[in-house]
Amino acid sequence: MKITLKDGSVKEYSEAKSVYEIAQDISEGLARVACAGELNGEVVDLRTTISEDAELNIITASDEEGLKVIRHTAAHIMAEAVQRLFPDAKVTIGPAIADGFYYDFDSEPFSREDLDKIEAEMKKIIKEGKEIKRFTLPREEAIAFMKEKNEPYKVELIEDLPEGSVISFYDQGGFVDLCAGPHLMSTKGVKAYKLISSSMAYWRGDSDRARLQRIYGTAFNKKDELKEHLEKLEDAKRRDHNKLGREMGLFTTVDVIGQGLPLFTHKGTKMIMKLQRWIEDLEEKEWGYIRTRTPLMAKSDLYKISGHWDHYKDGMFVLGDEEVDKEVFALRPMTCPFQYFVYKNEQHSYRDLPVRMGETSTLFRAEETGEMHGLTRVRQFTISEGHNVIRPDQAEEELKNCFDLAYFVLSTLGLEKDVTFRLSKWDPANKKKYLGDDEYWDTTQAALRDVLEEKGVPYEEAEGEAAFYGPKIDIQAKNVYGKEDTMITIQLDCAIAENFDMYYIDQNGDKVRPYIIHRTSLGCYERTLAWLIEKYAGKFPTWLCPEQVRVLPISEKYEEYAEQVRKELAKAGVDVTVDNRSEKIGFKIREARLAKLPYMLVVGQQEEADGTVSVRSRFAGDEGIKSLADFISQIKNEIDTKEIRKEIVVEENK
RNA sequence: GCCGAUAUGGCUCAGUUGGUAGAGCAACGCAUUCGUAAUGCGUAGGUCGUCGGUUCGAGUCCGACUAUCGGCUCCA
Repeated sequence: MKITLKDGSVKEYSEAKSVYEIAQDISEGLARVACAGELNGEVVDLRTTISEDAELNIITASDEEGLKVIRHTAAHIMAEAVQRLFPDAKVTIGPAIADGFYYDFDSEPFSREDLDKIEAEMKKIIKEGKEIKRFTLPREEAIAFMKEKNEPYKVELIEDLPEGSVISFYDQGGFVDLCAGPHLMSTKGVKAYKLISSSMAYWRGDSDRARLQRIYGTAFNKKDELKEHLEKLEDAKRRDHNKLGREMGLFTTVDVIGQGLPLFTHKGTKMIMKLQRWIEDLEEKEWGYIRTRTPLMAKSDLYKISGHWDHYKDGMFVLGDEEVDKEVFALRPMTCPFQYFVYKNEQHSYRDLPVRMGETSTLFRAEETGEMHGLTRVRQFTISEGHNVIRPDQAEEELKNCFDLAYFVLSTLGLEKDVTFRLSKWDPANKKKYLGDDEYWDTTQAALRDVLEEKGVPYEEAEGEAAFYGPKIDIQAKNVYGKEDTMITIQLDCAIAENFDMYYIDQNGDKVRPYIIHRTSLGCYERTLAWLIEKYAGKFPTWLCPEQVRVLPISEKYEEYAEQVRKELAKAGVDVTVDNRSEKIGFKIREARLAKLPYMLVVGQQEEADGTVSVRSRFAGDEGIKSLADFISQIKNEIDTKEIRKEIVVEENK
């Protein structure tokens, strides 16, 4: 018989072989290389015997699919362990996910001690080396089977499958789970695993339905891969902006001030100030933006026009009570209508467009108590907001401008490789949520797609992610734990001008509705700062550092010279301090290193005599003795060009 | 909003079966005046997140609230 493999190669055998034997053969006998097989496009057990010509796709442990199989098998083993230890626990679902797997149980909450016990029980099950066998039942029998086992969630899952379908199960020596597969042949195939955490989740993600206990775990092909992954998680914890940002003294929170309301210290403020000044100048001087400054609150009437009062009142901080007070205000959750009224303040000719309005805009959103997180999800934040009012014929070019500006900002910060692009579309199945008709959405979405295509960036399209008034290009980034947030958004809106009666005068003297682009260049400052902390693990590019240089006199005798150096640098616009405590130089260097400062200038007798500084940097270690003038021009250049100097790796004494 | 965990001096943490709080670092003082990742000695600092309860007595037990963390849900 002839076996055609996925890569097109053909193997010939004179006698019947199992999938597993063939896998061993093509992989030169590497045990456990095969996780599952697809025979003529159907998932099969590795024991399946092949006796005639067939197409075979072997899923191996080293590829992504194989890793999923290992993790999914680990999830089943965990489920068995949980039911051995907690017989009342009901199983629900347990898929493989990006970095591991989870399984949801209807059960009492699990403690860390419980997880350790479950992990130990898993070890036993793996040691027992139980065979995992696939079998199928017709739908009705499958339902009866799970009813018999008293697993109501499984029954519900099967009932949701269409009439007449055949349901597959996997049996690992007594423990049977509803599952599409594939799985490993034996429980002993899972060799490197770890239970990470437990938390709550809702049955089918619906908060009105049963509360389940989810256990997260991970599994890898090899032990050292697991070890590497766990070390990565530890490293992620060290970079976590919420921890590192507080440790470095960039921000803090105070219980009596409230959740989601971070306080920035002088260091955090300095960083945000630098970003803000840069963006404002950039937009105004190089990209043709005018600046606005509009109120942080408005009467409820404004939000009634914009539609927010009806749709998003729960998300706003409302000041006053409509039943009692004559005037009711709300803190603004967005800037759009405010800038629209700036536009409407004067009449515009078609020649004036685009009118690009930028504002460093503070917004307030009444996020629910459990939703706040560090600097990435807060109730008050400041965004590099802007609305560009354009003629319809300018849409394509202006969208590209917005994209280019955002991309320039990202690449200046060194973040352009860490993002993914998303075309956020409406949900045609839920048209009530949106303004406009099919044609409107087809046209606007196509316009954004053209921009992404022309810019040549990889992107994915996501339905149901659009704003109610139009589609968006979202630039997404992941935090150290892999959770994704929108950093930058560019939205095309051809609908809202109508609601606010915005117009311009065209060649014929007629009033015409403009289009509006809602956009941000850097996103919101809090979130961007969080991202920078995690990206650079606190070792920011020099221009962004709140303290760029620290002068370290060898002893108090050289304080005067140190002060002179400080003044010269400060005059050149460098953020510089002097450490004139009566400590030894080694101690001062250690502290400056731990504070992640880019530059230290050691000054003593020799430097004072020659008018020089001994430069030590995060980037190159000891950079040697330089004249003060040389160092100033070097660092000024680095700051002005926003250079991101490469770090050297130095062992840090902890 | 929901589930779970946590909350001790500026920071990191210890505090046995309830008997009125300890350490290291930091701060401050004194000495030292030092050449590239921790100089020595000393001093001060907390009523244990907040409020209430149980008890002769609570950091330690119970309850409520607040905040932080991990998730869920949500994210105009």
